[in-house]
Amino acid sequence: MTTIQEVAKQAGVSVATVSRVINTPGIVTEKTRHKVEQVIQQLNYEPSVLGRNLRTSESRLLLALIPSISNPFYTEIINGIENVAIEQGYNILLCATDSNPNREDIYFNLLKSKLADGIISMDPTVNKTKLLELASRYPVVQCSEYDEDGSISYVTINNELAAYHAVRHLIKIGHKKIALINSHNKYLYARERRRGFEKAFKEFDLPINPDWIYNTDSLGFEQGQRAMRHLLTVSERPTAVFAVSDILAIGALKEINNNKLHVPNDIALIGFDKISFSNMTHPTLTTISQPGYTMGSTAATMLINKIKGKDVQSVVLDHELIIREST
Amino acid sequence: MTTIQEVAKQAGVSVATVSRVINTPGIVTEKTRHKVEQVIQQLNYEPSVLGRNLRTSESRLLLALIPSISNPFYTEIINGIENVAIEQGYNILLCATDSNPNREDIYFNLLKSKLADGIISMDPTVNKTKLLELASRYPVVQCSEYDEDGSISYVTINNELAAYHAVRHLIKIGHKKIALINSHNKYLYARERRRGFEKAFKEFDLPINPDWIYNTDSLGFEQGQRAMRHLLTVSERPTAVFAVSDILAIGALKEINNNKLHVPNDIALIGFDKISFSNMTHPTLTTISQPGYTMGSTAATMLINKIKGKDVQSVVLDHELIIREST
DNA sequence: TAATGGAATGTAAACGTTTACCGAATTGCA
DNA sequence: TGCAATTCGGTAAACGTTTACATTCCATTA
Repeated sequence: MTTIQEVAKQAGVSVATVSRVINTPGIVTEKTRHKVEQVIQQLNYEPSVLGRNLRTSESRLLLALIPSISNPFYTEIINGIENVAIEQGYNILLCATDSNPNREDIYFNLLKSKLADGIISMDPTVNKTKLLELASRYPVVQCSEYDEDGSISYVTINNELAAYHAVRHLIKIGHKKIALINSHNKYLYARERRRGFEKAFKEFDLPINPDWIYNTDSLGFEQGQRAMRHLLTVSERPTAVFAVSDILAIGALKEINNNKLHVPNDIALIGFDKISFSNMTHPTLTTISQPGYTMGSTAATMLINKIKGKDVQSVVLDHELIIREST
Repeated sequence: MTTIQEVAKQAGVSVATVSRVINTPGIVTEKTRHKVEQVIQQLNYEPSVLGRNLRTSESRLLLALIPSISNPFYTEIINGIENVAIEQGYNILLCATDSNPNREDIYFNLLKSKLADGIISMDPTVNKTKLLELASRYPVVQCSEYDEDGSISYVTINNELAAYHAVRHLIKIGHKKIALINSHNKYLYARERRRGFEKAFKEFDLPINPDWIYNTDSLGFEQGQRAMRHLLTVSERPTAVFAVSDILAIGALKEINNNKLHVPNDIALIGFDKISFSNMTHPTLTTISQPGYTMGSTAATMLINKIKGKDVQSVVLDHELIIREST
């Protein structure tokens, strides 16, 4: 490792001058700058990020907290975050908690110990108390899932409205018996989407059969299958299903196929998230598209502003109904 | 931020003692240790990773280089890496290059500037020259894709044998006209899998029709569709298809379905990687399972050993043929 | 020519640790 | 009780930067 001292010595100037050449353009004489730059080239010197970080007490590292790396919903968001981050000279540390509180602690500690400058939480299973505590002392923004009491800024979509649009679409194409495969009600988005579901029923004066509402404890493929298996047994079988995630919907689709029923003729199906696989199924899946890339880039911009001490406003972005073959 | 000085002052000891309490268990008297620990609790002090890193000149950060975060093949590998890393007190920085050389440079620089201790490259599109140069000065291991001339240690599977097993399976269930949807021949694994494909044909004395071999330039769903669209037009239509990735296979499946053909009755289909979605299609996909988790954990162990200056051996792991509904 | 002022550069402290080295305190033993 | 041996703890340097402050240099002006 070449250090700034060696460069300084070699160039016959002080370390301060070398540092200035690197960090403060225009403050150093053309002639000296030239010499210094030449030596830097020659020794191919790179400033030690470690030293710099210690001195400036920032790490230029952003934490992105997701529940699991295998959930494709987050890939677009991450892309958005990453692009903004890199553009602004930050790197991102992708942290999958796998709903393990220990993992969460490890990542929170990175922030506390200044190894990271800020955190974007996208994990619905996050410990809200800890997150609030953290947010009171460090830069934190929430993306997608957020906290109702609103002290942490967030970027999200209007889940209630999105669910309402999904169900309204089903009603408009003639369905009256519509099931909801929801996740656990402890999640805010689950409660909001349920409200949207109910709102659409109310608006069209349709009765809701409680049998049509199924809650799963997670968003996996198997949970979708299980939910659908149940829904196929209820006395008044639904003719359409709204699942709050594409993976759940794909699970449901598999189960419908297994029972020799046809989508959309026997049962129409609509998902949520527009993950890339929703376009690869047969039939392709109608779904609600969240603006993943924009959510990510917005969240990253917000976080960086927060780090720089600016005030930031929470943002609610628009969703979009993507009508495909399954409805 | 509480610093080690404040703790020392509060506890009435020197900073050295505090540091020892934290880092060298058993070297400090029960009594002083107690007092120090108490103060640490009280001020809830956490050592600054920045300071420590500067002093020890290590960052305990590992880079995992993947082509794209949206490729589910890597999720299991990442899990394996992450678990080993955390267990050994390292964190991992997940780096998606998106085949952008600039990104690559940024990540390589993290290593050069000591912000990361080592790198696991899983990106087939990586610049081989740069990687070799990097590996000569820093800890690097390759996972899944590797360099033939062998100066960088790697963990991988036997691609030729795996492809051979896939094709042999198709031959054994009666197929003679088998197509190969391969990626670009510039990738080592593509050449190896092709060799395995040919080996099976040779062993069973079957002729290969060049029309049955289709090369794509990337591993996407659309490429799979396009490949299949082509294969359905060739004069001697194949009755089975071996695709070198599940996503390609899922694309092919979609195209077969679109043409009202049936899998496996009209065309049998086999993929590669056993991504989670290969189990969600209708029909479920026969595929070759790479031991992703083990590959990841092995690679991480190798890298950490390398960082610690130990010698490491390259590893070739076993694959497995997963027979499901598509064959 | 000498004084003045502003620009360019240098000096040294600081960031928060770890650790080699050394001195102080404690223990065990005669 | 006194001494050696051992253990424990303190002092201070080092890691590689950035930056406030001090100094030097040079050009300008009287």
